[in-house]
Amino acid sequence: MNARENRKKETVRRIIDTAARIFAESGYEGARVDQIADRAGVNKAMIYYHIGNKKALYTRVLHDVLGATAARMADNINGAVTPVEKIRAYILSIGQTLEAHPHLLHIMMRELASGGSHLPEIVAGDLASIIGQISGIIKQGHRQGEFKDVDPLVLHLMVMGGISYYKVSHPVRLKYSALMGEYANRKSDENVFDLLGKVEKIILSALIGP
Amino acid sequence: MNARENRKKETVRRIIDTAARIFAESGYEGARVDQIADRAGVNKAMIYYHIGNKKALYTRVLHDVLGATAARMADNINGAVTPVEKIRAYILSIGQTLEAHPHLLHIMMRELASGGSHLPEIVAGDLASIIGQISGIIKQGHRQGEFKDVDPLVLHLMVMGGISYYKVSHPVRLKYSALMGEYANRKSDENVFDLLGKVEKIILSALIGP
Amino acid sequence: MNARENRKKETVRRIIDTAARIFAESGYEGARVDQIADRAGVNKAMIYYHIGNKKALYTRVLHDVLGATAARMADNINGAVTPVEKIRAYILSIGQTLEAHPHLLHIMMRELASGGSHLPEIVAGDLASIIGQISGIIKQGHRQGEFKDVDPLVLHLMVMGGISYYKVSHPVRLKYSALMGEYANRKSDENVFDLLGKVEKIILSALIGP
Amino acid sequence: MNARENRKKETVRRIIDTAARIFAESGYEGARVDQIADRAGVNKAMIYYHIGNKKALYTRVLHDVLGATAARMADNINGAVTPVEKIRAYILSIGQTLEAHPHLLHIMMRELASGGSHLPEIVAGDLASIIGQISGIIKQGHRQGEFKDVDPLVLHLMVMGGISYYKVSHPVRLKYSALMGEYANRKSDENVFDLLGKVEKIILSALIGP
DNA sequence: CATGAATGAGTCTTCATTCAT
DNA sequence: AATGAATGAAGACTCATTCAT
Repeated sequence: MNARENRKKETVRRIIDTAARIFAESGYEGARVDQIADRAGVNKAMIYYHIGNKKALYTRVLHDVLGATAARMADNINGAVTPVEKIRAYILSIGQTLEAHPHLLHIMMRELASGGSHLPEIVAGDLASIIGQISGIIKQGHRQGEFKDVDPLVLHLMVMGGISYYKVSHPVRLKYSALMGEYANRKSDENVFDLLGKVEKIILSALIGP
Repeated sequence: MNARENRKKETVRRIIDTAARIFAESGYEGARVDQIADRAGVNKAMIYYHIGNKKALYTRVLHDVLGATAARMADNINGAVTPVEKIRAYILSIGQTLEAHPHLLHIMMRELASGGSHLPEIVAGDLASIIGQISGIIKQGHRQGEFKDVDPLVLHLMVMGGISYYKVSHPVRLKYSALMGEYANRKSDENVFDLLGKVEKIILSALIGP
Repeated sequence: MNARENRKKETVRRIIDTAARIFAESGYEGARVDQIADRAGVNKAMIYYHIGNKKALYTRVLHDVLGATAARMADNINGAVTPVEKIRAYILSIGQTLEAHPHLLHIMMRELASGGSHLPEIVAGDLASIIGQISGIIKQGHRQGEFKDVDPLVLHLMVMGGISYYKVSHPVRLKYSALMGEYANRKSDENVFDLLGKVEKIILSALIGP
Repeated sequence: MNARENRKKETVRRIIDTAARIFAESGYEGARVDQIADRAGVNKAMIYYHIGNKKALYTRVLHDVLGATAARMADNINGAVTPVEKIRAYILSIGQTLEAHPHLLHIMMRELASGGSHLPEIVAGDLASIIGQISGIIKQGHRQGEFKDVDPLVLHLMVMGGISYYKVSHPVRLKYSALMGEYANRKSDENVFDLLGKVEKIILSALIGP
């Protein structure tokens, strides 16, 4: 019946997942289509048959996750009532994505570092939607007298950049643990939500203070 | 004699500078030796003659640019007295460094994204020293009853990550300005100290609040 | 039963016809099995099931299209009486054949260009018979004092080559009509018999002149 | 000094010559860049270094010859005085090209057969220039009362098509010499100018007759 | 020191063909 | 008979690196 459909979905899933890992490890230019096919255990031509080409594969990897993130974030935020709850929902949504898709961070960092040279437009749209949402929360909170007037883009990029740098710096800190002392390995490195709690605290302090 | 040596130094300098720019733009894998030679205005074989190979060129670029960076940071921070002034000095020195070495950000971001595989140990030491200093500032402020108890590593990485993401996202935001709306191009993109002011405000609010 | 056989025949017919068109357009190497299947509206595997492989498909196309061609030519020519009438019949029958099998020209031209490597012997026999006939006409006309002594092979190949080049050059002339000026598109391109009239005039002038 | 230049010219010459032969044998699609490089005895990358890509190589092969032909034809024709002499110069120019570049014919035949799908515009310009020249001769001859009113395009294509088919059919006629009888192998097959003489005779008869 | 030609090992992509259902 | 997924062997093109002058 749909044994064929299942086989197809399974193949595509394996391709996308493997691609995410390899794009994260090596970047767009460094990733080899051959290697993705090998590690995914599929014939290289299948990537072209099912997805199209390397660029389309990259787009698919990013958009699958970021599109879903933007949508889920909208849901979470709409489910919350007060501005503070909405901020928590925003940070939670980011946390959920990072937990489920640990490779995304690396890919996005490289993407930013190269000036978005491989960033597909549809993914830029996903990012814009996320920025729009945090901006909406802050503006509303400000109108209601609960939040200070904080630049939403700076705040969002501090959240994303902070989390990214924290997670991504972990192997570096471990490698040089002699130099890093108490900062080499910590609870927040294992448990994302511990990290998110700290970020949330900083953010809310910055938004709410006198 | 000296003229010849000067010519050599000049050639090497042009190679390194151009390589820094191109590695920042395109990453290690994306950079083309041909392109570096062309833009540096030297024959490609000269790169191999003077430096060795692509990897050696990359190492050289990193080392040159990161070696000069760390020292300056400690100086500025130690010149301040109160905890709040020290926080300001800390943020200011980050800004100065980024102003002086605009390509550092991109290269460091990629390095982190790839797990710091190429990062020399000296530079790891510089990073540890910076973290130690911000940590000292916060702990002192906390003891003096001026600061809340905030995780210094998280805070530092939010500052670095936020600034990095902000600066580095600028071309992406510009490229997709239709999607980004009011966030495409802003005052803080031209003037680093405007950005630093916003970051400082967020950080101090988070540290000082009730 | 018969319905199933009909369906099969219909499928095979569609494959052959489409293949003829595409081989004519693109040549053997340029033709894509995928494209043939798509345009024929059949599944690609059906081509392999019914026919075998790409080479067998090509052979089948050639054989089908050339088998029917030769016979008709002899008939028409033998129905005429005087040498001049026979020349006219000869040229007319070439025209009729080209009208009926528009793809023949392209396939034959390529075959000739590649040294006739795929040309089946039967077809070579057909070609020889045609040359024999035009030769007979000219020799007879010469004996009767009506025609000059002209090399029949050269004349025949000028007729065939002229008509082929003319018809086949039409799309090229159209494509570059800016360069071709008045020669891009003309009456003889739409109406084969207009072209045949001009050829006939040239041929008869050459045969009859003083 | 210009040992390097010589080496370069020699390499390029070998590439172009080999490419001409292989494009003639196998057509544009059938030709393999690897094979061209191998048979030319150069590294494959040299083709891309010196010429650009497969298409540029094809263009170069055709335009080198046809551009020179159009130019030489103009010279030859200008050197002749009467219309009849100009026709002879036109046919002679074609003969010279075919003698010097025996592969051109096959390439052009395939090109026409595929509707000019790979024909570079600059080469179409060369062809247009040739047609313009024969057209000029006939029109002038007609004005001077020496020539009949013959369609120049038909005439030119009969000349080119006739010569092409004649030369190109030679291997086919040889292969089936049993069927072809006296037409299998003849003096005009060895000596182009014998063939040209016959063509010229037919053409002039057609132009001059009553 | 400097140059431009040369090299060989990839890299992405395509395509004829086969397999499982 | 029919379909869509799968395969492996090329094919065009690139790029870090080296050589000859």
